[in-house]
Amino acid sequence: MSQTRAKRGVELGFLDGLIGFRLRLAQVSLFEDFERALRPFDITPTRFGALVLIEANSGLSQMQLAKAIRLDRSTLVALLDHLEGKGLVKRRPSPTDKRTNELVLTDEGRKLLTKAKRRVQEHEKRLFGKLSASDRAELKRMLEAVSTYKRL
Amino acid sequence: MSQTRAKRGVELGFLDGLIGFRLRLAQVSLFEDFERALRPFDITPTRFGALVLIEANSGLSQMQLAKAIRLDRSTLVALLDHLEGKGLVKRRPSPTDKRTNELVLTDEGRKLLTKAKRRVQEHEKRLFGKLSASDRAELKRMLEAVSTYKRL
DNA sequence: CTAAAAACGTTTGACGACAAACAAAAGCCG
DNA sequence: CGGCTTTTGTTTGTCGTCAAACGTTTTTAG
Repeated sequence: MSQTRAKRGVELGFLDGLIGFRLRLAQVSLFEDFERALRPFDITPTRFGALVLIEANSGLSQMQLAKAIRLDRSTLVALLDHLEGKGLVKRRPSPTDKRTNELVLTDEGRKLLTKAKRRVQEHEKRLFGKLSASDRAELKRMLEAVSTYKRL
Repeated sequence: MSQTRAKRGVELGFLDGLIGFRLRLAQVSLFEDFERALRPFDITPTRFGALVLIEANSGLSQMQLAKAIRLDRSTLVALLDHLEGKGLVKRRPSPTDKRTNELVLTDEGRKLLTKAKRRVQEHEKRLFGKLSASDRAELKRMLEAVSTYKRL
């Protein structure tokens, strides 16, 4: 019995019925593929999200960005330091509120993001291409429902 | 325009079409709720996964466990140190292969796991309860497809 | 049978994430 | 106004994770 484990594989037991477990496995695969696809750009999923959000909401504050990608604001500090260090993003002190920075993409940031988007598009196709268009829509809808569940 | 951002919310831009982004958000919510529900037991999703797998495959090795939950074997060392320190798991040197340990649950581990399972069941219901049974089956199926995608 | 290669568990180092504490600025309200 | 509270960005500490290097043991090849 025990010696056949290698052949038969490990039993999932209680985990087998849990969607949460499958969700985690899916995300591990997703991250793996994303990382490999975007390695030349030194872009992780989180960094990519930040860049896209800054592009789509030029001038937004760090808090607004943090909330939108569900990241702690303290985490964002190092992330922006990195992107700013690579010349992709700029922190511009807000003229109206001296506490906040306005985040904007540099020209170089925009240029890199354009290329990165193509890679991400391919990446999504690799991971979800097997699913039909309606399946993908369903999946997206359900994931949204999960992340907007009400606490009690 | 910019001053209405707080009201209208942040635009997702390119992120809006990405399933990967939704997947990440869903997992943030999932982890949040799981953590809150299992806090009294000091059990995280990963630890829970390890306990369940050891229960369902008593005597398996660290490598087998690491692969099954897709965790680096080095990560597992500290995790098992923790569980062993709390008296939930035991590392037993394999009699047939002196390189490996056989992982087994202690009586206390089994007892705690029984209680934890109930909490996790409730947690899953909270997160996925809104979805119909067939929706949940679909979701699970699709997530499996994603995590078993072939690297080209 | 023996030398080379691979597997296993561990240690160490790097990195990304959260949480708590802080100073500065803005908002609130008597 | 003028003081208290809240918000914002940052620093520091902790934790979970991966990757690389290492010693021990097993497996494989010649």
